[in-house]
Amino acid sequence: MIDAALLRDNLEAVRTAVTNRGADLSRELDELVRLENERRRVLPELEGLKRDQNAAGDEVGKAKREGRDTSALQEASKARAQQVKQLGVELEAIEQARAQGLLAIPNIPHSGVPIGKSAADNVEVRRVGTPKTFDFTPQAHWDLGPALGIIDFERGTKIAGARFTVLVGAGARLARALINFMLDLHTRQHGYLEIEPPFMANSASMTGTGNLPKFEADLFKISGEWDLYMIPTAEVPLTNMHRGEILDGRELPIRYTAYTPCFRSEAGSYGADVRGLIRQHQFDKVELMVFTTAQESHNELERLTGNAEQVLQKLGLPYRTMLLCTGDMGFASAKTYDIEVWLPSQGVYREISSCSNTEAFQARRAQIRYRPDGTGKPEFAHTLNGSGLAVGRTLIAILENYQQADGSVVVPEALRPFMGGQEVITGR
RNA sequence: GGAGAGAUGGCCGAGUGGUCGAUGGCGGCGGUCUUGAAAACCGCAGUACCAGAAAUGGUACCGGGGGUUCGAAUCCCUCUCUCUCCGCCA
Repeated sequence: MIDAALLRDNLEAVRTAVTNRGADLSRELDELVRLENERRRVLPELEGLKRDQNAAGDEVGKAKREGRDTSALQEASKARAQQVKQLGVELEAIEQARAQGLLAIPNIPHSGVPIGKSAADNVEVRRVGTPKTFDFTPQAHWDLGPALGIIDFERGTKIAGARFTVLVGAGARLARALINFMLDLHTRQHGYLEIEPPFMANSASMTGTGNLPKFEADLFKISGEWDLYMIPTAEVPLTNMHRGEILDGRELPIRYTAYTPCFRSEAGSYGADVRGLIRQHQFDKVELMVFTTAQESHNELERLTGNAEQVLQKLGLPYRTMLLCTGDMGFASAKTYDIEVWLPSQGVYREISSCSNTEAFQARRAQIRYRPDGTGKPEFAHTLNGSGLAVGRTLIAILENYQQADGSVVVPEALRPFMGGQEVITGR
């Protein structure tokens, strides 16, 4: 949620930001400004009435104690009580519309973010590792995996439906090894605290991160009398760890990491991008999450992105890091780096991590604050999140980058301790 | 799933219709005393919104929502959560 004061004091900045994102919300913004003015007309009037009402109530109390007759006083108050009630209803309607309107406005992009319309306008900030050249035609993971008997697409579909997959044998173990490898790296070397959160979250949590109300269609909702959704990312439970809390500024930054499965319905997506393990309804991810101060948050974004990149470096996978333009960023983000891993079968870099600084956007929605130095006025925290990394896509990248002419796959050295020393994955 | 008991400020815990935003204790901050510390004593301390340049003033908040009343932490309804016992289960 953006700061309502910004709407009042610098409407044009908000308009520009929204336009740069490629969204047309001018009507919504006009309506919000109107509601804001309405609110500030009605609120003082109502508060004045309540003040009189409180004074009158005290008067009655005093009169009663002195044994005087109070019926005249009470008659007058009765009429005003009606007025208060009516005006209260009016204000309630205004505030509700205002709150809803605010929730629909995306975050303001950071000044360092390039203005652009689509992924084509993203800026490459660095490229690490050299794509390996093969003396044979590298296969895609959707051919390699089934041939090795470690990915079973058909049975995933039988059990659950399209875009569900079964990992088998070394495939399942590889996923587990990757999870352990990533968690160990982030907890032991990068200073994150490991968390195992619920894999479902309620609507208050989903609203806090910005998944609700706007993106309900992307979520799996539990049916029946449950206010529960499957989490689309560990960002949801991790951010909501401190929802409604006032943190001690001296304890910042707080850094969490968690492995969770992620569930996304993504009703809208289709096409060549979704083949194989690339886009699934359920996938594993190790997430990185930071709570910090406004002063430090952009430094933390660089750090967090670097932590995610470390995974690829240690696995020896070539990648590039992209700074997303205004038109390609997520709703809640002020600045985002995407990390893209090299996939030789397609000859492209493919997103494997997204690292975002949402600044105070989520904190404002979720009421996450801190007192600098432990005392004084609470300020909104800044929250950051990033994948460190998406496990399924990392598994794909390993299969494709480490494949050999005979269809076997070499296990990256860093992963072997997590694979019981196994060096090569061969067919059964 | 069944029965019962609860939910009050950072924490503990009073308060059952009228100066209660809320007694008291602990913890926190500032001070007195002390060479320093402790103890003791004194004082200050919640959050949000509105008006204001500010000082300050106002309104709301005693788990959430609704109701009764001139007036609700206190009475009524409802929801959520916690605890105890039973049942069921990993």
